[in-house]
Amino acid sequence: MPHVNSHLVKKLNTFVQLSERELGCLAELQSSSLRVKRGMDLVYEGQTGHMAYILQAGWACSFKLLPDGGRQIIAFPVPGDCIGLRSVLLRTSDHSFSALTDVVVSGVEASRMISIFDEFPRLGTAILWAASRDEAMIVEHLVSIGRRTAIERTAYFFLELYERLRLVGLATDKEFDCPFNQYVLADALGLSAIHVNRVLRRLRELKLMTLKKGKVIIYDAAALKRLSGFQDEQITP
Amino acid sequence: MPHVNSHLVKKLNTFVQLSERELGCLAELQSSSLRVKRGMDLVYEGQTGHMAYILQAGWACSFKLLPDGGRQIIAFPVPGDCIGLRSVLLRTSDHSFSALTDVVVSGVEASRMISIFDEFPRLGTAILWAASRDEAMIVEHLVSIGRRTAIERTAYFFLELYERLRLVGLATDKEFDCPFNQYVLADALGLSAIHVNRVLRRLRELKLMTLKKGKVIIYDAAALKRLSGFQDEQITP
DNA sequence: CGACGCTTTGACACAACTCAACAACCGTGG
DNA sequence: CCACGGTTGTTGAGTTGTGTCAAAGCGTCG
Repeated sequence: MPHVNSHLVKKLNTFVQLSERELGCLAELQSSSLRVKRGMDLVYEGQTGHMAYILQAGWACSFKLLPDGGRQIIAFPVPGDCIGLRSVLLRTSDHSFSALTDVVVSGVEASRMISIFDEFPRLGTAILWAASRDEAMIVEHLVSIGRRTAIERTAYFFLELYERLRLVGLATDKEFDCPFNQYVLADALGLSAIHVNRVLRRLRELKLMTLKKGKVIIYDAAALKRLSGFQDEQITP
Repeated sequence: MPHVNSHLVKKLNTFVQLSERELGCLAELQSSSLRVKRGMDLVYEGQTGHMAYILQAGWACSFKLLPDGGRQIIAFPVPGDCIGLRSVLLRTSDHSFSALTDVVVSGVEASRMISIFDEFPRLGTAILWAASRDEAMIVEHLVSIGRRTAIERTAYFFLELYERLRLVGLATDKEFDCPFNQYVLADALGLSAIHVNRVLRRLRELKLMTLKKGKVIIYDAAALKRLSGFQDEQITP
């Protein structure tokens, strides 16, 4: 992959115009590449190895496990997103990351990550901006689970994913790949897998969207937005 | 208030030993003080005034409103916590802050906030560390709402508050102030106010804890932890 | 072909919500 | 001082959304 055009560069460039030197730094950060097989954990809760990763390709999720064996998925990073940034400062990871498909990541030493804030303050700010966006998405997820019904929350979830993927050019007009099974969706949406199935059937019957064989097709984005209370946000860089 | 001993200083000092100059900077940040009446909004969603606040005294909450009038409370900052830090970078606030009691805050210009990362990198890192902790709490809140029952989640909520307040010296052995009514708790826990009432009754009947007249009394912390799956975290600075 | 992972469906149980009413507790003003 | 309205807390009855259990259908892959 030509890393000067990586997803990460594309993302950060929307925040500040990056200089040659800053681009060089990003290229260096992404110089290593590590393959992770589907189902493997990149980071596990409580781990203290001081490493962050940049997702280059594939699908992953961050989650926490409960004592009773339950799982809550926090977020699904897309290519260009940072994984485990928070644990760089907390020193011990507070949640786990797992690869949902085969995945390619670039590892970044925690110390290197911190030194960037000294060496390339503008780049550091851009990274913080991206982290702030990620946090805002987690907050929105919290709102969904706390105050939206199963169908609203599901519709909202897919709309958000749709927007995110379009921004990095991974969704066409009405369609995108989404290799999540209903158990994964359930753990993300705070529902049971069986109820996810019922909700998806409902959305299909209403002719709003379908999820089939790892592909989402949006039939009626406007109606989905009405249903879920989704509003296009003004992303002001 | 002697700001060299502010809650903020106490908190950040647990992460790095602060120098004289850094303490001076924190004192400067907290030099202004603004009173906000109970029920007033400090920040509202969509606002673009580039200001962050440091909570000095009183209780507040951050929340998002839904189109249907519902509300989801994200977090309850305690004295020493930053308010609206994220909106400094996103430029437009993605959620609102409201004062639950009369409140005292110190305002910090966004530009000043950003300049700290240049001038006092260690202090900047400490602030990021605190922000990471806040984010970890939001994640835990998400897990609670997504995967814990009403009573587990309520127990967890009060245990976490208990720990946080003890860290800044605002809780005695078994007791602490908590001026939340059941509507506020409901919006935080993703429940209806009536159900909160029933859950609190249950916790009272089980002789685990009570909430009465703005005061929480913990009768059996161990049993609460067992019930909610709460585990004392190793906060490794 | 069988085994496995995933989806789909139905019947039933239960957690949490809604509505409605009432009780307790304020602070305020007559 | 008491009467008052407003806010908050409490309780019951009935409804609904979502979870649980069980079983069958489908594809894919070895």
